[in-house]
Amino acid sequence: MTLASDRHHPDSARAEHRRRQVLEAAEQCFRRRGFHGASMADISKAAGMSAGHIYNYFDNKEAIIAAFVQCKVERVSAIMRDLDSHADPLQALLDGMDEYVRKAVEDDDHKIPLEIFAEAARNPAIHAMLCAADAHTRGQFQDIVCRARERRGLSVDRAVIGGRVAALIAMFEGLHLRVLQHPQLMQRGMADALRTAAAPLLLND
Amino acid sequence: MTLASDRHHPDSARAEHRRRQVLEAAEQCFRRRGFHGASMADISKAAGMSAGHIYNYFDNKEAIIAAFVQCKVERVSAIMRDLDSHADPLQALLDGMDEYVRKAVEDDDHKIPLEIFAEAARNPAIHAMLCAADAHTRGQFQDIVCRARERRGLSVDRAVIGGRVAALIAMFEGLHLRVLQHPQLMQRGMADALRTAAAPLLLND
Amino acid sequence: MTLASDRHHPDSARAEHRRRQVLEAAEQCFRRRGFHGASMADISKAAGMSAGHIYNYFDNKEAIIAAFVQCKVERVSAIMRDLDSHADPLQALLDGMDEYVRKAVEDDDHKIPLEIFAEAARNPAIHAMLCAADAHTRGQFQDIVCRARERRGLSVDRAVIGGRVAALIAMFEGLHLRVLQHPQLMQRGMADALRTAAAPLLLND
Amino acid sequence: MTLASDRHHPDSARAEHRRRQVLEAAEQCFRRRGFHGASMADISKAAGMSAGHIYNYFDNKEAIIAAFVQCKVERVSAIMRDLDSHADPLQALLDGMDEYVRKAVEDDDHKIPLEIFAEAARNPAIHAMLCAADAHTRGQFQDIVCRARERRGLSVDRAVIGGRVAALIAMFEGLHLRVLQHPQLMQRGMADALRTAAAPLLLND
DNA sequence: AATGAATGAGTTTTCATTCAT
DNA sequence: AATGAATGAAAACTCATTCAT
Repeated sequence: MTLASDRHHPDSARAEHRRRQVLEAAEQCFRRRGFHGASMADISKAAGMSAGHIYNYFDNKEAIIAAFVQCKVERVSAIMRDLDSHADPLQALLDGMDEYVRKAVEDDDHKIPLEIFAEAARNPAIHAMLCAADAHTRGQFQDIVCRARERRGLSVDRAVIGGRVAALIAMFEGLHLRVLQHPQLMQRGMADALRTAAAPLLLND
Repeated sequence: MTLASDRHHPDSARAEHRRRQVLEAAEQCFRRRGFHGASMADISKAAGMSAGHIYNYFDNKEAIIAAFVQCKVERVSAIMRDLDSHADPLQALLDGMDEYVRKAVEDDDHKIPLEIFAEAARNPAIHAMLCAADAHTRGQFQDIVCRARERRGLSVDRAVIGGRVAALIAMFEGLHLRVLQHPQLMQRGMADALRTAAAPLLLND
Repeated sequence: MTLASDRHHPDSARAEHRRRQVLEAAEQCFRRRGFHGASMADISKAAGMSAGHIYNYFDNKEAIIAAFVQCKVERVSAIMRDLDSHADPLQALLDGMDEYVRKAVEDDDHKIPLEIFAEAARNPAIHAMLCAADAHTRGQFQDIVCRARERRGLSVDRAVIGGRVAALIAMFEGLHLRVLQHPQLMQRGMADALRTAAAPLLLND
Repeated sequence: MTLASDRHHPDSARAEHRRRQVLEAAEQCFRRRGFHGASMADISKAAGMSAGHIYNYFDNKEAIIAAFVQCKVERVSAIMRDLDSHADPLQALLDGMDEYVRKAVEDDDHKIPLEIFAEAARNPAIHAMLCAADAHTRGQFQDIVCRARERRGLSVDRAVIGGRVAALIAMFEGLHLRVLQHPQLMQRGMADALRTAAAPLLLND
């Protein structure tokens, strides 16, 4: 809501639907051409709506990018909530490694995060969003890990666990870069290795 | 006439210097605005030469980006050669973790890799360069690890080591993304965690 | 709303009018400066619309040139249809010589064909258009001449008539070059001479 | 000489040789790309001399074009002198028709005249040169025809003969346009037709 | 005599954005 | 709510011309 242009449209359901339409169209274009390569004309065509009309829902192209990024970063929290729902999150994480790698490899979506990271590197607004989302996700992750370790009688020094969580996230996010640069990457070997690296981070005392 | 001796290096000496000038100017601009945000006018101003003149050294902007990326990816190989020069590369890697994290955090350069990755996601020429460089680096890294493990009497199954090397690189490259999103990242905790994760990848049988 | 009835011709009516506007503006500029000397800025100024907007109607400058040339070559067919409407086309042609010369001399348009010919010499797309139009016109002309000769009981060997038609066209087209280089050209003497040359081509057996 | 830049170079033989070098290089480039399409860089490369140096021999590109055109138009006079050397120029002209057509068809040079005509249509300096040359050539031609007709006892009214000469030139020059637009033009049929048209112009009373 | 580095004005083209309807 | 015509500022790139050497 705070990101919405409410110039002419209050939060009617119709307006919200239109905004989603634009963001979905934008996603296609961004995937194909990147944030800078996608033109408003491209997006409007994909959204089935005139270019001018988009400006009734978003102040400008930057606002579309911001809303799009916001949308994307919010999804990561869902992964954390899902992880939290397991009886033994640490084991679930290790067991889910194959599945995680498979998804990363098959997914064409790995380009979108790269685009977002690059944009964040020069656009302060996007950078702030990313940092806030990251802080939140990291907090969730750390809480999950701490609670699970407590249940196992392991130490829960916040500084130590904070570092380990950061390393785990680096590994997971780095996987996007691997898929990009290493197309023949073997899923099985990679998943095994990630488990080998993750296990001590989660389970060592 | 005073330059008579240099007259015989018409392409190599002065031109090469000019090309470097352009690439250094480009680096500043790319860091500030990204590949697409940086205009030829920006670059020419930073390079202290007219925009038109740059075209005497590079066919087009794309060629500047390509030369720039090439330059950057070549540096990674140097790191591998450095690593190879140690008596015990595995230990050196683990010991050097603090230094590596410190550099990554202090360096403003982490933006450049992000830009390169995003570009590679859309630009096939850049993608090819990145993949080639990655294959080479990975090969070097794997060779170093295998030889060091042999000396220690550890197993050297190529598939296993290949996966572990990939995981290590993911972790290292993921660090760029951490620094971006997690500005208060604590170097000490991160370095410890990376060591914790890397050690079994390098030393487990 | 007031234009509700026109709403249904979004491409055809207004757009077609705009295209014509551009082509007419282009004609002025082309006459003054030639295809290459006329800039898009010139054309846009003459057309009373921004340069950028022209690209909503034409893909690029080349497309403007192509459309312009197409427009010009189509007019020649009209001359043939007119000739065909006469009871005795051969006599009409000979009688019309004075009028033809007068038009060529008075017209400022003789520059346009020259520009087109020069362009066709380098631009394969334009060359193809010109050749196609020429083949068509020649065919029309030859048919007219053959039918008229048959009615007069003259021979109609296609090879012979084909050559004569080509020679007639050379003479007519060459007149553009005469007007250019020979400003004091006397219409009367020229028309008489053309008749003297054309008569045997049309009427000899 | 009047067209030469004598900024630094008097009429030394060396300078004249350099000028010719440039003009020959220019011819290649003009044939390939036209006057506007040929860049000074192209010409300098073809001439085997630096771009800057050309400016020691010609004031600017326009001067090169002017000198080049001058060179070309002067050659036409040579054809007239050749024609004049025949015992019976009128017959020689009719007999030479096949050869003339063959040359026009085979020659790649027909593009150069088109370029010159188009240039003359918008460049007053070139236009003046062309007109002057044309007046001269026409005068020569007319004199030749008149003398030959006198020898045959035919009338020599200047107005009549002037028109006929103009028509003949139109036909000959129009042939360049035919070759351009009518690639399958049959040499034999065309030559016969040209003779049929030319004969009465030369020989009728 | 000769080079080629260097410039700056000019070219075509793209695109976010606005606005009358 | 919706269109798409229209703009103007910028982009990448070219090229004739100059000038120090």
